[in-house]
Amino acid sequence: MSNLELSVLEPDATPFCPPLTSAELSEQDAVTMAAMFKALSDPVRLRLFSKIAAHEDGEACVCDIQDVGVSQPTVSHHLKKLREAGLLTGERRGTWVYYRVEPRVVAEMAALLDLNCRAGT
Amino acid sequence: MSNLELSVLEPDATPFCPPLTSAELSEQDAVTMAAMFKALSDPVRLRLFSKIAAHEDGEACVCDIQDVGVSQPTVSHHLKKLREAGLLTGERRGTWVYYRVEPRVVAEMAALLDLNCRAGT
DNA sequence: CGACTGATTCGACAAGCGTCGATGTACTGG
DNA sequence: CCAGTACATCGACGCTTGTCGAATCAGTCG
Repeated sequence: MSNLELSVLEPDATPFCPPLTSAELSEQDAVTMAAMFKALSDPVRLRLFSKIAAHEDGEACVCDIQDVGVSQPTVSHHLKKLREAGLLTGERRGTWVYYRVEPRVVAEMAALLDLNCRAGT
Repeated sequence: MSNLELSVLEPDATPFCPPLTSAELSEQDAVTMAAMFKALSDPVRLRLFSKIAAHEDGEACVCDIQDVGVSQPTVSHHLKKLREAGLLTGERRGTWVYYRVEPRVVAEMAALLDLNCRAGT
């Protein structure tokens, strides 16, 4: 699989409590974050993403999730988009390719949307 | 202002702990949620949204935030998109129009992305 | 090797989207 | 009533994106 995806974060960047209510995004951050949201901005992609996240063991092969009403090349196209946005990782095992969600990037998006930031208290 | 926006939620729908890791989205839910993500999928819109959320008192008039590198009509266009997605509300007060974020809808998106759902153990 | 299945890539096309300048609407103040 | 400011709408343009069928790549099993 491609090894030139969007490396949104350092491997072990600490999740930050994000700006939305505290400070406005920089132009660069806006570009980065917008790309992530864009990945989930299509119903078919969102369903694929959901199917993978909800699948047992947190992973699914393409054949498990390709029943979303579009052709198989289109499914592949959308999975590629999700991969490029950093939301999914794919791994080939024998005949099948298994996808799983990248929790760090998803957490990043969730954190940005956490309007009342402070979780405890 | 328009009173025919996307009514994404019942007025007092209880925020639910969402599917992503528990169950896959229905086709209809996917369409609804994708529309919200789409609203934030453009860097300019994300910056506008950020500027409003970060502004004092949680509201801002267009003149406060329109310095994002695009023309004034384009700013207006993006604000409309955000309104139609339910993420912003706009209110005219005299000469100016003030926008504020709609916390419920944003919380909905954040909840969907909360992979480990269970917040307090 | 050769046939078969799973998955990605390619090329093409229509629809959607972001952008602009020009124009229109809402409100204020002289 | 008229000039000026704030914001929205309109119409047009080019680029992006979702979709497909066809072709290609990867891996398995006779």
